Order: sequence, then C-alpha cells, then structure tokens
Amino acid sequence: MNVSAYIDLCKRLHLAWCEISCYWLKLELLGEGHALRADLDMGKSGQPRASGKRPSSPTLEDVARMSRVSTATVSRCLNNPSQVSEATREQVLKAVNALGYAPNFGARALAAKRTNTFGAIIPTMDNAIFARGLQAFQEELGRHGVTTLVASSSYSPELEEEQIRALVARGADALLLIGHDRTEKSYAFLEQHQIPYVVAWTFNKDQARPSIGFDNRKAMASLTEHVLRQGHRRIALVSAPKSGNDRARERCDGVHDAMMANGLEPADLVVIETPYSISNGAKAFERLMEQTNRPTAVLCGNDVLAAGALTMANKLGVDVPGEVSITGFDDIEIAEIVSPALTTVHVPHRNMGAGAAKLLVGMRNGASGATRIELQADIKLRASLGPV
Amino acid sequence: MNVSAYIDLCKRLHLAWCEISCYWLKLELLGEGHALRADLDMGKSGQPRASGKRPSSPTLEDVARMSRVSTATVSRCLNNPSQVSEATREQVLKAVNALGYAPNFGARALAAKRTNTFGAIIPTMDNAIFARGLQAFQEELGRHGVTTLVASSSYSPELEEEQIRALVARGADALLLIGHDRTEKSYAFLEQHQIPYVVAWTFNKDQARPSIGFDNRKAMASLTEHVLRQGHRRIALVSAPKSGNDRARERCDGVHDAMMANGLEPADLVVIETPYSISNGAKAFERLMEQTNRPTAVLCGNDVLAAGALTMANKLGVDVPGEVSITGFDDIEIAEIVSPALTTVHVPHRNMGAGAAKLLVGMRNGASGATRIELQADIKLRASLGPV
DNA sequence: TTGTAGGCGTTATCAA
DNA sequence: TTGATAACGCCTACAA
Repeated sequence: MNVSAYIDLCKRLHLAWCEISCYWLKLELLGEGHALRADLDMGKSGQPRASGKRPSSPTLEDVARMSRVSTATVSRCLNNPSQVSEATREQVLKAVNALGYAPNFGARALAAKRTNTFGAIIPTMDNAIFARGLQAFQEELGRHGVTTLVASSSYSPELEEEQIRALVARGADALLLIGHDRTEKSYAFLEQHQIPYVVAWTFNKDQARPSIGFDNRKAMASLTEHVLRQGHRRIALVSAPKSGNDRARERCDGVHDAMMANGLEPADLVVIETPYSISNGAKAFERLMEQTNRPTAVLCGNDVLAAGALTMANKLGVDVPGEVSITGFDDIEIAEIVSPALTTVHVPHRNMGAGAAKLLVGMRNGASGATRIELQADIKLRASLGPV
Repeated sequence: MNVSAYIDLCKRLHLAWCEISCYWLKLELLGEGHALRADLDMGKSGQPRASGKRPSSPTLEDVARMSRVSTATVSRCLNNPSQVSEATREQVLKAVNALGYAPNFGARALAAKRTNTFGAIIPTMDNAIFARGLQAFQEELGRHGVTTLVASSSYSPELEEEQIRALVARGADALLLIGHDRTEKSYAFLEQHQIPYVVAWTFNKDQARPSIGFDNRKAMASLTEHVLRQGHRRIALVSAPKSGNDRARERCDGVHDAMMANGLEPADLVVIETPYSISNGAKAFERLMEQTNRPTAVLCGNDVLAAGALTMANKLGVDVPGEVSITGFDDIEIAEIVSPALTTVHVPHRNMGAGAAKLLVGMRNGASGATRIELQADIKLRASLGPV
C-alpha cells in the first residue's frame, strides 16, 4: 500500500491522513505487521484537520509523534544533530524519510529569523550578460549553504524597487544588485530593513556603497583608444538606454574621454540608444549605414548589440572590418563564435559573482559593509576591429 | 531626520525602534510638529524587543498601532480592500507607506496556506534554450498575480529532486518541470504533497502526466528526412547525454526512425554524447573530422552544440555546407547569427511557457490535471544544410 | 465595517 | 539529552 492509498483511506475515514499514515508506517517500521489497529493515538491533533482542503504535508509534529519524541528533539535532529543521541537521531531520521517530511520554509524563517537565502536582482535574463556571473555567485553561495533567489528588473528602477520588496518579504538575508542607479526609496528600504547588499558590475570611486566591479568608463575609454589608434575618426556608439543604467552612461563617458584625449570633439559622437537585443543592434547598425557620412567604426554597448550589428553588416554586404569596424563589450560566448570574432572588453564575470557572494556572506556574518573592490577588465582584440 | 536616525535614537534609548518611529511619523503625518513626546504608547510590545539583534522590519501590528486600527483591518486593507471603509483604508495605507511595511512572506504563507508562487525547475540556465519559454511562463503567471521561482538542476535527477523539495518547502503552489525523466521519489513526493505540476518541453503520447510540449522524436525524424533528402548517407549525431534526458533520447530515436524509413542501418549512426555547450560542440565536431570516414552531415542535439560545431568547422577550414552540413535544434537566437545560419527545428518556446502557466493556474484552481497538449515544432531550413 | 482570538509549523529558551 | 512552551507575523472565522 502506498502513500496515496493511505491518503485515500484517511479521507474516507474523515481522519487527518497523517495521523493514520504515521501510525501505520510506524507499525511497518517496527515490523509489527500491517493490520490497521483501532487504538489510533488520537492526540490533540487527532481530529480531522479543520480546513481539510487538501492533505497537507507532514509536519514536525507528525515526525515527532511517529518517532515518539518531542518536536523540539526532531528540530534539533535536523539542525543540530550533535545535540541528539545516536539512537534517537536514527529513529527520527527514519520517520522523516518514511513521511517524506520537508520542513516548511515559511515557518522556519518565521521562527529563526534567518533564511539562508540571498537574493539577486539582475536587469535581464534575456541574454547571457549576467549568466556567468550569476552562476559563480550561486556556486559560491552554495558552498556556504546559502540558496539564491533571482529576479529580473527589466532595467526599470521602479520594477526593481518592487523586486527588492518582494525578495526581502520572502526573507532574503542579503541582496546582490547591479549598478548604483535605483530609486531613493529602494535605498531607504534597504537601510530601514538593515538588509546587507552589494552593488556589482561597476566600480565607481565616487560611490561609497559596498560594491565590486570594474570601471566601466575606464574600460570603454581604453577600448576606444584602440579604435582611434587604428585611425578611425568617424565613430558611432550604439548604447543601451542611459536612464537608470549607470554602466551605460559610464561607457558612453568613456568614449568621450578617449575622444577628448585624442583631440576629437565628443559632441560629434553619434549615439543611438536602444535596449540590448540582437535585433535592436541590427536595426541600429542599419540606421547608421543609411547616414550620408557613415562611421568607420561602430562601438556597441555590449556584445549582444554588436552581434546584431555584425549580422546586419553581413546582410547588407558591408565588409567587417574592411569597411566598418565593430566592437562589443562583455566578452560573452557569442563574441567568439560570430565571424569575424568581436573585439570586445573582457569583463571578469565570474570573479565579480563569486566576490559579491563572499562579500555578502561576510556582511551577513557581521563584517563591516564598507568594502569596495575594483576588478580589472581588459581588452580582447579580435578580427572585427581593423585599420580604417 | 531620516529613518536610520530614528533607529539610532531608539537604540540609544533601548526602545523598540518601531515604537518610536511609528509614533513620531504619525505626529508628522498629523502635522503635530516634531517634538518627541514622552507619553509614548507603550503597549504590550512596547518593551524593547527581546532578542533585539537588529531592528526588525515593521509588522502588521506596527501598522495597526500607527493607524489606530486592529491588525485584522490592516490585513484586510492589503488583501481585500473592498471590505474596508475608504477612510480607514487611506489611514492604513499612509501608515504602510510611512513605515515601509512589507508583509512577511513566511508568515503569510503559514497563515494562508497559499503563496501565489509557482516554481520552475529547468535543467540549465547556462544557455538560452529555456530562456524564452521561461520568460513567457513568468509573464503569463504575472498576469495572474503569481510569482515565479526558478531553479536549475544541471540535468541531474538527484539535484532536481532536491530542488523540488526546496521549492515545495518554500511554498510553491505548483511546479513546472522539464521532461518526464526524474526519480521515482520525486514523483512520489509531488503526489504525496499534492502539488500540481506540468511536464513541459516534450509531448509523449505514452505518458499520462499533465504535459505540454512537442514530439521531439517526430521533429527530429522530420529534420533528418530533410537531411537525407539532400543525399547525405554518412551522418553523425552530437547529442546531449541521454541518461536522465528523455528529450535527448527521443531526438536520437527520431534520427533512427528516419534512417530506417530510408533503408539505412541505425546502428551505423555515429553518436557522440556531450553536455550542451559551445566548446563541447566544437570538440565533438573536431573528433568527427578526425575520423577516416568523415560524415557529410552532422546533426546536433541543439543549437548550442551546432554553433560550436560551426565555429570549429570555420577554424578547421571545413566548408559548411560544401563539405559538411550542420543542423541544430531549438531555433534560439544564435541560430540566425552564426554564418552560415543554422538549419534547425523551431521549437514553440513561448507557447509552451505560456501554455504551461495557464495549465498550472487552472490546476491550482481545481481543474482536473489530465490535460495534455501537443504543440507543433517545425523545420527551419537555412544555409547550413546543403546537398551532399 | 471592525475587532478578537486561535492557529499555521518552526525555532529557541528554559527546565527537568 | 530531552521536553514544554513561548514567540514569530499573518490570516480568517466568528463576534460585535
């Protein structure tokens, strides 16, 4: 007889299913045969569950009753096994297994005020920009027995604010956030609830918050230097929308920096803002090619846009890098498989993710939150960039 | 004076911070000036919080006290606003805002036995295979006020079993699962806890479970037909590991089907099993090219493997499709941006995701779980497949 | 329309 | 080493 059969039987008898099944399973475990005894132990929860909507999961109490110990002992078995005698522990674990018991997370969080769950809010899951970093983040947290909850904000500060509330309400002990741009309310909320957080994917010496990342502006300036060194003078930038995205702004500033340093007029830079996606990158490139004074180099805010641009170039028969050079940013896998391969900025995805995890774990354990870590991003020169 | 200053003050006074700040903010709200009054309403929870580790978040009770109503009324305000008078509601919402109150999810779940959270366990987040489908799933659920929790199992049934337990413990009301392959215990657990679930990304008429997907075997057979029709006879398959992955097995069977239908010997099919990744695809292709009797067509279990194969072909100077044809499966974005573009199977990602969401919502609301939906997957012929 | 009170499943603090 | 028992924050009959 299997568990679902128990449940059925119990329903028919109008009994709490766990009452019966516990008892019955106990008989089996003890090798006392399979007869359903009449003298069921009808304790205080022996009555049919009040709401009785669906047979609810077994609880600590069920396990306790089945193993003839108190709920406290069962709880200890699961959380501090060392405090329980060998024999009892064995009993209890047997019951746990037999019942398929899984602790109720909500109740646990309520009582323990700690969930061992951290949250991560990334702007998008659509493309792979954050995938590798997030993966590293999760892995590192896993090593510390911490679960990761992920949400995405679609690059909207308002939506992110909601997500923050949602994750905190769900008991997130700490949060990973991307970039510094968010609503005042978001920061106030975090402060008020005393939730440790770290800002990743960017390092900005002017921001005092705990953070780990690289200097987007410097990196983009450095890439632009390479481009200018190839003789390009008419350059364009396809950027993500800059509102609510400090990384995008900084990258744009980086281009300006390099232009000024080389005696070019930043105002001459053609900038197209469009959300990160392959098709948007393609469209933007197409528009640029329709101009009378075509740029000879198109810098893209990330690899996804660049891949789109490259595809469009192929479609239009524009030779890359012969006629136009194209660069990306991020160095995700796609950068190497398009042809020609993308010149791009290699971002330390995994280090940022893992580093952020370590920072947060430290903060949760009481470390001061003043840490700011700058990582390096370096240029990957590949075939998509050539001389003018 | 801001919130954190309140907190500081309260700490110094050894008071529950919320007590003070509630009162103070209330004064502000009422326009009664900023003086801290001495006659603070020190009700039953007026004493400093026992543990006092960190100033905990405001609770329903705090809001209730601040707006001078009962907790029940506040709760109703948030959940069934219609049952509360306009005036009271306004009062309460003001307090909620002032306090930055966010309901404690655990407590809510505990009391309401319903979380409005569904879980999704996908094999991997590493590549984009499931991204679009998942996105649609989330969007559809969002429309029903349901939050999505995502976990990934790394294609391991054992890990998936853990994830299932974790999500259920976290209060997932229903689950989205990929494929039919999982441990007996997983199914038993779902049954025991009466968690509605739907199996997606595959449709198999022999499986009675609620499911939505397409026939992987038929789709792959159809693709193979196209390949054979181009005159290919020496073909190879680069597949994901088949253990624990029914989709991979079915795709392989599909190739066999088409071969038999065309008088070829399935045993002659060279199969390389390797986890989905670009680099693995590249390695597999390299191995195939080292054979004495090179295949003229390399079918790949998905687009990621195919993209890797294609990259390696370019690197090796193997002309595609001149010397070797390559095909993928899934039709994710990458398929169109590689060159030559991939011939592949277009999978109804978004329909599967949205459909699964609708099914689950229905099941949670009491619909019978017997539904099985078959969607169509169709072949996208692109440049990577040519005549032999 | 509002308030009172019991209970949800755990953990943690005391005693025993 | 164990067992009572009081929180934990919220929802929801049931009463008023």
